[in-house]
Amino acid sequence: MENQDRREFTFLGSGGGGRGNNNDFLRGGPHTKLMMIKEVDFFSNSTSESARNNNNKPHDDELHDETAVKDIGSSTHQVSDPAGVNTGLNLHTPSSGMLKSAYDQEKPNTELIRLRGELDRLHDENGKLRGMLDQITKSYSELQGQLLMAMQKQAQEYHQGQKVEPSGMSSQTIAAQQIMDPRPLTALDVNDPSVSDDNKTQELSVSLSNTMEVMSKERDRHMIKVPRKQTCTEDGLDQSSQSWGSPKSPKLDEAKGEEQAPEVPFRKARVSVRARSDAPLISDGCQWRKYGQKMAKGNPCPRAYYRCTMAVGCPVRKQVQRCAEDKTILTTTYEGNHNHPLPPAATSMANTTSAAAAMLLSGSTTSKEALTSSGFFPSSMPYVSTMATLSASAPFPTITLDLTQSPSCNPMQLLHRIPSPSATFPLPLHGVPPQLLGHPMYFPPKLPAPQVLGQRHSHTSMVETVTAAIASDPNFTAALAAAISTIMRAPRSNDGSTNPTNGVPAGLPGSPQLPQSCTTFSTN
DNA sequence: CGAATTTGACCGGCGC
DNA sequence: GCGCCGGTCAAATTCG
Repeated sequence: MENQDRREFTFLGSGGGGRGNNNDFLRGGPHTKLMMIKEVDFFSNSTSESARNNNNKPHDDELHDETAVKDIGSSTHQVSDPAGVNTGLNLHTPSSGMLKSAYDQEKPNTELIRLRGELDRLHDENGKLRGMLDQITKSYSELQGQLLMAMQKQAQEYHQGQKVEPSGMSSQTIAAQQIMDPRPLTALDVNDPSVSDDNKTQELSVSLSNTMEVMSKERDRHMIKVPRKQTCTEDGLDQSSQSWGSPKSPKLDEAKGEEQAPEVPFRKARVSVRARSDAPLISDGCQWRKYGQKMAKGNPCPRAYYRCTMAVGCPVRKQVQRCAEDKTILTTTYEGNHNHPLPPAATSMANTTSAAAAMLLSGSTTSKEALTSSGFFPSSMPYVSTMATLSASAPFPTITLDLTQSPSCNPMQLLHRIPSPSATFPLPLHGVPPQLLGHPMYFPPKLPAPQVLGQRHSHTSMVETVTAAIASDPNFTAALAAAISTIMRAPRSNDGSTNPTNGVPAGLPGSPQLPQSCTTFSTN
């Protein structure tokens, strides 16, 4: 209960776990406790007795005890009553005295035998589970390989197709689908449109997370094959990887040692969320532990560093910093992919960042060239410049979702501020295109759960709104992908800015008001 | 007293 | 090579 309370408290944004991640895990909850009780029950009668008084004791204990009595009864050939309850009446039979002593002597033995049998059974079960795990791992590896091949093939085909097909909305849609569709071979089942209840939604988000990891792994493999320094973009990605995966960190070193752990490759893109908040943190449903704070250059406000502590070794980190110009604006930069299931309150933000990061990374590898070399940027560019900021001046790709322009935080107002490039443009919360219902990036927009209070509620609302917008709007994703590709492809000058005259197809609406090399989408 | 935060030190990357 | 800067670590401190 105390643990629960603490968890609840930290969920509201007051910070992460203990000094060590292992402690975080062990502090964790009923699961750990249950396992411990089970072990005690199997190996120690006396402890089992004491554990029985524990309120948290699982019902298994009583069942075991009951069956133990039954076993004893059968092994001593005593007859229990028809209901299967040993009433002790057998003690009054003519040989009751002998039987009683035999009972007393045999009780430990039979108990031991029973426990051994139970142990054997558990061993068998364990073996079966191991086998299943091996099989799943094998399938996973196979799927990864297939996915990689499929993605490469798609990119090639699309590239060829673009040389024939003129630019336009159709190509835009295709390109967007290529960028946005990570699921040719995995997680197909979870995209069933019929999946709609809350539990399924949770599973869905988890599966997306896993899918993303598959993607990231494949991308990483792909990038390994590509000669380094081939493009400035990939160079930049490598840098970002270095900068976030601290070579000093023992944990990350271990992860790297394990044949490029899945989370490492994904730590290449950042997703920033700008929102107005007086609170020091925006509640995003995750548990965070603050591990550092620094004064960043050019900003009087310190930058705080947080690490996700919801699972051991979760690679997700975030930076929180107030805007120098407007201190009511809080910029939260997420990086990495959660390696654990998320609570419902956290899935929206995680999905948003995952989707944005996936788009960044997708654009940087397979589809980038296809998109940028084919006049992909049509008249939708004005729409592009309404939602997010994409920075190429940083050594790593960063996408910023700007939620500060929606003071009322009314989802519909926010959506209405999005200029629609076409009359058929669907409102994300209402008209979800059928093809998106099965899309891995699409999550049925769930309106904010009452998990946060006051201002935080409104920010969660905004987050979910943006998530819904990103997830459900093919035009936005396509346009965003286009913008990302532009930035990625455009060569950088020495000061880190892109050259607008190079690498951007003619006729592309620029971003005249952009600072430096940013293509800007803003919410107003 | 344990958990969470603070903060100075340290490290690597990068530009000059 | 040196200094700056961003990011991380971990001992010290604070908090509940």
